[in-house]
Amino acid sequence: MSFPPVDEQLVYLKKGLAELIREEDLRERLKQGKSLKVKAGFDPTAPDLHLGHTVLLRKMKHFQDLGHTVIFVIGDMTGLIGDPTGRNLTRPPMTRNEIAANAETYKAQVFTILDPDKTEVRFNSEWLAPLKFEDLIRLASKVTVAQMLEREYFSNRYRNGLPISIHELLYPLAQGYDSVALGCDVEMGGTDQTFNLMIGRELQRDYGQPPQIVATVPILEGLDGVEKMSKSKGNYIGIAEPAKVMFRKIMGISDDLMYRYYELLTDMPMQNVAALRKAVESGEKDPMEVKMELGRRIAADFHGGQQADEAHEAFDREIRQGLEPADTETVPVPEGIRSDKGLRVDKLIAAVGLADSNTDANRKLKAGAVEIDGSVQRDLLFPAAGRLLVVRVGKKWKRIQT
RNA sequence: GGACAGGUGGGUGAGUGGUUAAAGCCAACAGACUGUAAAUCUGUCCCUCCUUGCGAGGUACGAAGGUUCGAAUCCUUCCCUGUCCA
Repeated sequence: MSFPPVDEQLVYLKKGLAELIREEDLRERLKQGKSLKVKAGFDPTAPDLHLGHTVLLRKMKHFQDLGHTVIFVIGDMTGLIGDPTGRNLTRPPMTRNEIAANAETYKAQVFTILDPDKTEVRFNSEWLAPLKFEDLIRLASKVTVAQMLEREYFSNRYRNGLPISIHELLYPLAQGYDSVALGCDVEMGGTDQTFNLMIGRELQRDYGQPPQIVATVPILEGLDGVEKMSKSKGNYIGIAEPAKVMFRKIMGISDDLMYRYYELLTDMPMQNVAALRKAVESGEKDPMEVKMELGRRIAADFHGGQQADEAHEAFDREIRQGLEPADTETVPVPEGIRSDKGLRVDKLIAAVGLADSNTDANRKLKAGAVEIDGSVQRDLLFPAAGRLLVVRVGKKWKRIQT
């Protein structure tokens, strides 16, 4: 297999990287003209990949484009620990069944971006599970407590009197050992992973291997524009979500954030992104149009152009014009809602999923958030009409067959 | 093992016997505004029931008991966390 010239490869790979440790090492490694082993690890904690992961996956894809091999490590063993990154609290350990189920979902989703032929999927239990206690002691002897406490998340927690369990300290070691076991040339991750990735370098040196190159990508801000995108914070767009949902979520981000998304989630060159921003600021372009284009691009990445266009149309219709979605679900009236006086609206919307509970439904009714057939419903009772009712509560719609 | 501090609603964090279903802030939800948003403003933000009312009842402040007319607030035991000592 032949590779493009080293300098060309470097330029391509460096685009959009947050940090590269060290560039010279990578150059050397590329000069050898072999297919590099590029690893990234994923915790099997979230059943869905989201756009935050795709920043990294895109970059891994770039290595593949150049002919290198990507090793996608599913941390089924480290998943038992839970990466302490970004957490103030110890994460509850997952069960093996949960991990297995999540890992399958990962495998199914990751190939929407990565090239399956150039990807190895490995589970780190493969080499971590056989380790004996003796091996663990040896491994743990390589790193000192002071080194561990250099890590911001540990030191913060330590300083603030928050608990740190011993097994959490094992996480970086285990991840680093993955690199040893696989003999990685490059390990990738988000910038928040830098510490863990550096431990891999240390360990490889200790085990007589050339230390891996560490390449980090920026952390993607979530939909709120402040915190990092994460499943647990709910500020994410999952790559398995319908085009329509993706589009709508993109439209919900702030104008400011959309340039960042253009930068990290599309292939648009940076100077074009900058030009776009300028055009909006000068009033030349409509920010909404620019944002819709972003939504269309992202939806198209995962669902194709046609679905992206449909998502665009649905947005126009449902949000801009406030019309009923084309795919509103039709449900029959549930039990116990009907009386001779009519339908109990509060119980109805709760039973049908438009409100969290009867109490919540009651509040929404009083707040004037309930609309039936286009007019605000404030009365508790609605005359049973023996026909189809179109009910809206906030942004949720249901058709109810009475 | 000992001493001390602490465990409050999705998150933070007040509250140390009585208008406390529990302040404030954040998130969330609804409404207004708007170019999608953001921002801003208003309201809501445990559950059930109905006669939908500034309604009635039931749960709730780590767990279980106890004291009291009355406890998140006091006592006991237990569980958990941190700090220091050993």
